[in-house]
Amino acid sequence: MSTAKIRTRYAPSPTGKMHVGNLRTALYEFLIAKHEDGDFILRIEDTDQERFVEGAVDIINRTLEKTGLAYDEGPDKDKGFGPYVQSERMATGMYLECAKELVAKGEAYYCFCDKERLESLKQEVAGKEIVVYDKHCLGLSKEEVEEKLAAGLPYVIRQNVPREGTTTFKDEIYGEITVENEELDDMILIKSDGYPTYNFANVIDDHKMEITHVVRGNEYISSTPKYQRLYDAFGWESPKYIHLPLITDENHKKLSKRSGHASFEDLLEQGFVAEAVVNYIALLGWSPEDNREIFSLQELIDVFDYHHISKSPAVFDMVKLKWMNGEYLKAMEPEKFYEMAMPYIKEVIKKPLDLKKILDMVKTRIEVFPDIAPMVDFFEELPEYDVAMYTHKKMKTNSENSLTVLKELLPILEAWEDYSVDALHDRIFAYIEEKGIKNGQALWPIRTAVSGKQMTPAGAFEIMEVLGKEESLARIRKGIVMLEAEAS
RNA sequence: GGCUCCGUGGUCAAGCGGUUAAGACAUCGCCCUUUCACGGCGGUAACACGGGUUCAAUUCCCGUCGGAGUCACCA
Repeated sequence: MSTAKIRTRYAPSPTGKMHVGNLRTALYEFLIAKHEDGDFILRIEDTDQERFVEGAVDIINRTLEKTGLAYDEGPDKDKGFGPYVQSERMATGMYLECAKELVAKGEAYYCFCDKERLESLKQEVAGKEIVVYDKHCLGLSKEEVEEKLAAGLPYVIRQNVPREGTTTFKDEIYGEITVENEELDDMILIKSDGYPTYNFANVIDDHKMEITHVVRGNEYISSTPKYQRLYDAFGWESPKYIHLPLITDENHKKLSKRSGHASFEDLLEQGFVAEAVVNYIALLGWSPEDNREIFSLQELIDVFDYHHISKSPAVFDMVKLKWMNGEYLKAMEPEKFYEMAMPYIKEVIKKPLDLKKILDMVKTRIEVFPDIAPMVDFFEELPEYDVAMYTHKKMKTNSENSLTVLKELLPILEAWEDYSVDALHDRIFAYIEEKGIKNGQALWPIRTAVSGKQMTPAGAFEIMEVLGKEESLARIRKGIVMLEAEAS
């Protein structure tokens, strides 16, 4: 038993985007399996035809691929446990067969109640509508059931939970959880359209696919006793349950697609890199033994121990994600960075400037790619700026001495041909020394004139090198004009 | 509302009966720097509350309060 290979599964329903909560579940399932050299399986739970969204399966596949969560078995990788899509499994009649087995055992029963009757069972508690089925059809005799079935009446099959006693299951994180059977509703196993509900298919498939560790969000904890009863009814050994603490928004509410919380692909669009997102969510609900925070996927596999998963919910913090993304950007190979950042810089810079040089300036200063544009737009065109920017207390500059410096430097720079950083540095520092002024008194006005910005991703020389002689001089002249206008 | 779970700084999160209660993000300050950033250094900031148990509770038990999840022919 202890030597049995771990098998986990990611079982999403293709109903739209994949938010970070779903992704984190997939990640942990992957890590739990891979840490012990087990198998990670993808199973598509498309039993709800109404909510099925075209293209959602593609999103799942793309996301798994971009994050590196490669599955060992899945719809296109049958290792003998297929099919891996529930609608295809349903076609084999297996779910109905299993349900009938339970009916025969008295653990389930046919129910013919219509919508109206169910509606009448509704009650409102604390502003919420809740329905508890009253076992009405459990009282039907075998003959009555046969009769209705023969008449072709629509039916569902419900689980039969006794009103007495308790049900207990053990979760690897939360420990033993016991509930009164009275609290358990007779949930529907087979829907009137013949499809199994998630609740049923899930148990059947996990068993048939020999899943050893069922990993899922903590919102399933309250229905797990019902699943446990199903395993018991079939006489199957239940898997280990690992319920994961919820990931919440800043208001401590569960993340959901419906309220439009960021999906993985949304985050990529916002300029995050996949590795950073994976790294960040790995740390939401789990922590390593040491204080390390930056992990590659392989490193996570190596150190991930699910016993360190925490019980309390975690707030998804965009600010920290951004910080982490920045760390990934700083550490990124230059070539890869150029490739990924290029589209963002091209949005604001159309002139034939040395974009790579500009990207180098920006690489260690941004957290997400969209930070680039506002930082470098001045290269494209000198922005309108206030002369007051020439006045800087700490640099000991004001419009008067700035004007002097710029006017003195202009002819020097006009005569200067080499606009490389080093050459510019040497020439201008020679001027500074000659005049006996502070570095900042010359450099501040130049940087201001040449960028028109309070803050820039690099110093005056770097900016001038990229801009080139002509444009640099034009900007300095413009500065002189502005300062002269100010003086008069 | 019933049931279930959770409760260490603003956030993530160590801790698992005896600690000056780590670390990270954020925030604040200082240093460095031609600005900003980066980097370095430092500061502010937490065991929800009340009872037990114990020589000793953040740690164990109970209760209170607070928060969340769930109560579909959705997953």
